[in-house]
Amino acid sequence: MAVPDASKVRVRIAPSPTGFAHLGTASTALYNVLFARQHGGTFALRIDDTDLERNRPAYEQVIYESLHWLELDWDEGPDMGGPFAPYRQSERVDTYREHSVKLLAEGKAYKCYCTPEELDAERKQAQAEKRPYKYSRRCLIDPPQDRAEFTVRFKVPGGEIKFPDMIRGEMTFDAGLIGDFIIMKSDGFPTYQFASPVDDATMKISHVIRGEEHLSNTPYQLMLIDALGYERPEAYAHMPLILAKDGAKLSKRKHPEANLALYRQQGYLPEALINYLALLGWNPGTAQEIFTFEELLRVFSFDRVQHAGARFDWDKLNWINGEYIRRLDDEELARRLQPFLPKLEEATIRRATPALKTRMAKLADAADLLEYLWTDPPVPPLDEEALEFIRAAIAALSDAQWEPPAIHEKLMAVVEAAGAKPNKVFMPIRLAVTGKKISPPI
RNA sequence: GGCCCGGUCGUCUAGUGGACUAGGACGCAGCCCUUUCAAGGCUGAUAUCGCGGGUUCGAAUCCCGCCCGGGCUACCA
Repeated sequence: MAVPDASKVRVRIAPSPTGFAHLGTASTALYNVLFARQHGGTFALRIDDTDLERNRPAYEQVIYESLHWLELDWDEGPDMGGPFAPYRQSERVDTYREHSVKLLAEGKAYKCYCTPEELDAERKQAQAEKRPYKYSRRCLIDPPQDRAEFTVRFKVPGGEIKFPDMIRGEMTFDAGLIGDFIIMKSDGFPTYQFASPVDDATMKISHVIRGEEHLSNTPYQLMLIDALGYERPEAYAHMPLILAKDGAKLSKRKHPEANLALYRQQGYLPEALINYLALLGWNPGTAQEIFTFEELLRVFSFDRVQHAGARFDWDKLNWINGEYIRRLDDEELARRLQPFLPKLEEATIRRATPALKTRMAKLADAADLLEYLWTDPPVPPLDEEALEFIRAAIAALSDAQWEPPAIHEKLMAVVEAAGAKPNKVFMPIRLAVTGKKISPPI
């Protein structure tokens, strides 16, 4: 898709601080950053906090932390300001009010005094009669005189709404099917459907890159932008959704893997998560699967983005993470391992690192692998033969020099004397020493 | 219910009418290497391309119908 004026590229993400930072937010942020950097544009972070009930300021902080951890940094945002500040919707309420007053004055919107119960009844009736529901326009036609509390509804002009989507091509919606919808709630706050396009327009957003769940919201927002006399964004891009293993949309309640903080806690490398996210829903058309951010910048394009939702897969993520861990040099890996091994000294970690390297899918695995260094492993069930080997090993090592080559030599002598396969001898020893079948070399 | 977006191995995907006996990756199985495991190397199994009709000499690829999944249709975002 051509970008007419590259220098004017402005994109944004607009997460809501209503819970932990969501995996989907990272994914959307990644595609926005990629697009912005490819075109020398600007990436803004906007906080959509118009839902008074569910917002928590602490969650805003969590979003910042997760995004910074992934190095998905923004150029403008609530924490750093910018030419279109403020970037928190709760601080832009005056702007929305002015815009709704304008629409009201021009007869493009009207006050609605219906109660939620009345609206509910209308909707249920339509459903019972099996006809598509649209608001009846009762308050436009015959507004009640005895009520004070109201919402503001947009008078949907209808007609055909077309817009370009960089992933799906030219989209067309019939606005005749859309009923008059609420743009200002009775608490004086805007709905998402209103705040979002007003912000996009006033912040001069050129390309709206977001999740597919917003595809059918686009005509609503475009009608509003038109009605307000603003210029429309040049294009949209609706990314395929990230699905849970069961095929449902990733939800904060049901799917722990939606929680970005989890990946950091478990020791996924941010660059590996980015890599995995890039591959979920997009592919370069070549066999390459491991990409640095710079490489992504070079090869990413929206025309190779998948149209169908993609299921999240731990196995693949673990593999990619392992690839990244193995590519780290020992020094760097040891440094990153430290927070995961609080019980061990730096020098010990450094010594263990090479053996750990090929055995970890994520950094938190290191603690399991080395647990025997600070807690005694449970006594494994061993048969008489195995115990015999262990006794022999103890005897052999009693006068050994405590260095790997010497130890190895002594143990091999035991193997030899027993006339058994190395595995027969080493496995019991491993179990006795580490309590695990998988461990660094003895 | 209406509108919209989708549907290729278990999963992520390649594929845009003939080179497809449908390719790769993860996962899985086996072998090799190895003091175990892991890593690495090699080999292998797994897809009637959602279903049914067309069009065509030829269809995963084009057309129609259906089915299934998801999204929107909220004073959530």
